[in-house]
Amino acid sequence: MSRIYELRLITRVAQLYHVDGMKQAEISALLHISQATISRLLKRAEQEGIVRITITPPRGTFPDLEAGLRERFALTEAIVAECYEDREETILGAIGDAAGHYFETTVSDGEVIGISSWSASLLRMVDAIHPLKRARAERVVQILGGIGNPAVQSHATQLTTRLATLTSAEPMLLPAQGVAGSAAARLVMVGDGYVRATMNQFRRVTMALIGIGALQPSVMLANSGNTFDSEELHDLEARGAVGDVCLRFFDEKGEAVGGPLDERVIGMTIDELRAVPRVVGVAGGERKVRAIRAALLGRLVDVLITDKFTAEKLLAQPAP
Amino acid sequence: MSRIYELRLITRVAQLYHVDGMKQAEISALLHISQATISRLLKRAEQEGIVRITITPPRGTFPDLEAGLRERFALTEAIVAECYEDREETILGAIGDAAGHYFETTVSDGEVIGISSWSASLLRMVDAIHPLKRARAERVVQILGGIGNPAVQSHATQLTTRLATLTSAEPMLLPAQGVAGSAAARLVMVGDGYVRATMNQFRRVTMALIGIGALQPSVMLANSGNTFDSEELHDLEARGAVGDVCLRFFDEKGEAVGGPLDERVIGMTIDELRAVPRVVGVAGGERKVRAIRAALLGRLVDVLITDKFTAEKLLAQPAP
DNA sequence: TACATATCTGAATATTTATTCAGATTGGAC
DNA sequence: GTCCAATCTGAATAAATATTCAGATATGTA
Repeated sequence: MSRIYELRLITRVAQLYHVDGMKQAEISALLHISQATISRLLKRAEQEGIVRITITPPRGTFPDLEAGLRERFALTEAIVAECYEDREETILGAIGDAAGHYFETTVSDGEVIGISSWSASLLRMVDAIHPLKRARAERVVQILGGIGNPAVQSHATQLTTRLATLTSAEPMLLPAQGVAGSAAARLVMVGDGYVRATMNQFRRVTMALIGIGALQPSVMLANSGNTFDSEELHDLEARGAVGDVCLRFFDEKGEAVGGPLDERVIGMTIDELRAVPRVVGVAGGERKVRAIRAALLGRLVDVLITDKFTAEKLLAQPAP
Repeated sequence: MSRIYELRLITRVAQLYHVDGMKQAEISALLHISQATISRLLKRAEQEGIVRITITPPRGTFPDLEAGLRERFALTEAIVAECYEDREETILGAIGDAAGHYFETTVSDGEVIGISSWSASLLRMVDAIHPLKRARAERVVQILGGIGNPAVQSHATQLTTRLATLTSAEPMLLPAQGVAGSAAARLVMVGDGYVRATMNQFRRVTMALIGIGALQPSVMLANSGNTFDSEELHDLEARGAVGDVCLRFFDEKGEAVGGPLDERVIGMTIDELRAVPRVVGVAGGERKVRAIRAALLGRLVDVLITDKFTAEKLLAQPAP
């Protein structure tokens, strides 16, 4: 009989709580109703639809795209950055800044950070990070060999050392090529004490920062010399490769294609990467969409940081 | 530089909290941000207008009228009941039910309840109260003499005894007329042991339930014989009286008019009423609007229970 | 009617959230 | 550059809120 009175009471309590900002205990005293009941009435207020909470995303944020990415690809987190034109250079700036902010606000004390080399996105990210936030990482581990053409070499090494400086962490470089000339040459390099020491840290990495590469190497990577001849690329393509992380190639489904090249790469393997608690992929751009989608399908990353154009493209194709 | 990233983060946190129903500690773990910061971000979300809370009053509730009454007349609480037609009988039913529900849900253990007699509203209220809620009042005190014409007598006494039964409280009746024939007659009655015992409880009353009367007596009151002749009524009118509570008359501003009649009434005085922590007035109807407004202006009640027609009329006239 | 089951309450308490605090950092003012 | 006030952070903790519990009461069922 008293449903309408109850609804009135719920409405009144909701107003006092949400609009007037009163504490439940104050409302309890004012209305002569126990605090427990006030709490229950407030819960009812939401169930009855008397109180509704609306979230208005600010311009330049894309919760729907992010939710779409998280759901479609089972991501822990997706960050979609605003971006004014669909050009590679513009996108790099956008996702670099976004990744920098993500890193700053979510790195915890004592983390062991793994960072790939030869990634323009990561380079932009590190540029965007402010010097010294209060969080101090334990160490920054380079997870892909960084030696190459001296003209672009500095990029690879600086990525690790600058990030280490910014986080007051110990840098652990991987003084070796990304791709050795042969499996035998790789074994020689891996025999080096510094290289071994760094590689021994791989399993301690708590957060890995990686780019995602298309099969066609980026300009930077091509310039570095850590690349493959057209025969090798054709071989990879023939075996279904569509992209790579840390020069480990995977197919349309994100599954490793393996092959002889794997024996020449000095860096984290895909299995080692999967063992890292938080893998953050930073990538965007028309050229890379196919590779990124594959990496997501293969669950190679937990967190994706990208731009709105790439996000739309990743979601445009119906779920497999 | 990072305002947009912060807004994105705030939006994300707000979604996880308000939409997905996650705890701050869970969000903290998911996003690698401390719980303290999550709490601060949620506060910012409201300040920034990203999260908005809307209250939709159900049909048949009148938060605006209630707020208007509370503000205009400095009431602790106002309850406006839905009512389908502006007729006295219909209104009585509406406010009686509403008052019954109010009483049931807000009476606490151990209260001393004062209740006036000769009020049709209170009669309806008591009829609406369900037998025995778990709250048990200590006692129910009749605060206005209830003896009169035997034909309607039962109403007055039953009001007290029924309410006492419903609340498992001890009834304390006031076995005297509401209006004695003379000041001397009143003194005789007040000398009675029972009468004194009950009147001694007046200052212990924690909640008083009262009707509000227009100058022109109601049918029930007129029938009871506890009333005045036209000469007395004219005298009251001449002195500005517009209504009464417990047969204590007040003017347009709610101030007591006093006079010889006061010496003949057996019941709580206005000063005694003002000393009661919670005075609940139950009244409505065209005929009484002027009296109710005056009682409110005089701060004679803390809580008003009325109907939507009366509420609108009380608010229609601009604030004094 | 009697019984079992589902609901309801307030007090006590567990859980969750907001704030205080101390330590750093930032951004001016000079 | 150097200093100072303002701001920011996470850990600890105070405060607020939700839930458990026990006791009663409604409600449905035989």
